[in-house]
Amino acid sequence: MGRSQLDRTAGQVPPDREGAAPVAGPDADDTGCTVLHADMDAFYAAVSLLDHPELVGRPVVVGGAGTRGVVLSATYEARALGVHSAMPMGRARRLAPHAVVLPPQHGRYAEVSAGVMEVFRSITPAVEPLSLDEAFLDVSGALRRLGSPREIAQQVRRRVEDEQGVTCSVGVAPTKLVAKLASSRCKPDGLLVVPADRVVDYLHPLPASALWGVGEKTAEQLERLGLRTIGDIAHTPRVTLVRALGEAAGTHLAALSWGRDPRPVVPSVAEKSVGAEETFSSDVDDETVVLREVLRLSELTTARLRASGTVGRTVVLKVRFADFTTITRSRTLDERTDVSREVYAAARRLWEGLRLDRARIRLVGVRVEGLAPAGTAHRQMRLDEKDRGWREADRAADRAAARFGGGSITSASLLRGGRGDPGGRPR
DNA sequence: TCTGGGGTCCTGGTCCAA
DNA sequence: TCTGTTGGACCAGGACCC
Repeated sequence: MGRSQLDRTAGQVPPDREGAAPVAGPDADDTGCTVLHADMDAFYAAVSLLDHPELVGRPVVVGGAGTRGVVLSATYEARALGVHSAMPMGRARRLAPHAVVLPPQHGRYAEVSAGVMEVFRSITPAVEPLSLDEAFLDVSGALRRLGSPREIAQQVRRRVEDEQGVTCSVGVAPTKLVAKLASSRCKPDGLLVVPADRVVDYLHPLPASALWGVGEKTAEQLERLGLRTIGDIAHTPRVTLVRALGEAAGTHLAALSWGRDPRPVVPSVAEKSVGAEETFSSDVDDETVVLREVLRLSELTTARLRASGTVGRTVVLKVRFADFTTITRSRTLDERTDVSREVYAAARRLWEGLRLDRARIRLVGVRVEGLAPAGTAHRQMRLDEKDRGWREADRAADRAAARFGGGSITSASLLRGGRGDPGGRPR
């Protein structure tokens, strides 16, 4: 998508994508619209094309190559054929048999994302990343230096494309919710300003599912109440919404439906949990295989805890059975930890507590919650302290991984019957 | 059709102590 | 001593997001 489209859509709603009368035009008043939501267009696919320029213009799908993968991202040429993210790969292949399938390159995405976030931060320090490919920017402190919100949004788009080679769409509005909706409705490669005094006009014709927090289940609930648009929600008593959806969601939606969204742009949000999970390439009923995976995931999770300088207190084991039912079991430890053997021991006890008899397991996961900075979590040394060796072993593994690459040191039990184990080790 | 992986937040139940 | 209430911590599950 080139610069011509950037100019075409700048500051206006593309008429073919907006059913209602446009509430924003080229001369839309952007006074007070200091929240920008920048969303990269088909980010993972776009990054993959940077390394495969010969595929530009062709349908390309990024996703797992295994039998159980889903679509991570697809170019707009593939989307035109009905492919979308989170779709099972098998279905995507049927819809777009001639599409090129590329494996995910997570390291590359992180690299380009870091470059994009740098561009954002050079414009304003108030950048709140939501994921690798989108962020909120509060530009209220940059107006004098860089111009109006719309001019700043144009600079953001131009610089991201020039410096990182990928395009983004930017929503400009007085609040986060509206800015996010605006960016999603001017994709791809667009810019949309929703003036402060037109927010309600803009919101009310949109479907209820456009609201942040309304997914499939909530939309069904609302549908049962006859509520299909944001305007319908706005004209429903709050108590009715609370009765149907619960206190938090009901109150939240009632406010959002009138454009009330006081959440500020927060530059950094501390992580609350860290975890890893893995779907087996085929269902597993061998406890040894499951526990070997639980150990690997415990090591992966604690390595990430140590890398971020945090420790956690609650260990959560997640198990998904062959029929897709999913259960979790958790245990809060006496003290926070980042030691792989402690997390594994807790996860293993949770597994044993399930008392499963050759159940067919599709997925296992290990997560650690209740995080705190490692420095602030005081650790009580016990007389029977046995983990010192494990802690030092973890540190040594971290150093080896940093020097020789991840996985250079791992538990012996992960090597036994490891990669060559038929049906054993997950993908 | 057949459902990944990494997260956050909310709700409701249970237990325990004040 | 017993009973009822309340609130916090913990636990499990569900919905949602990208």
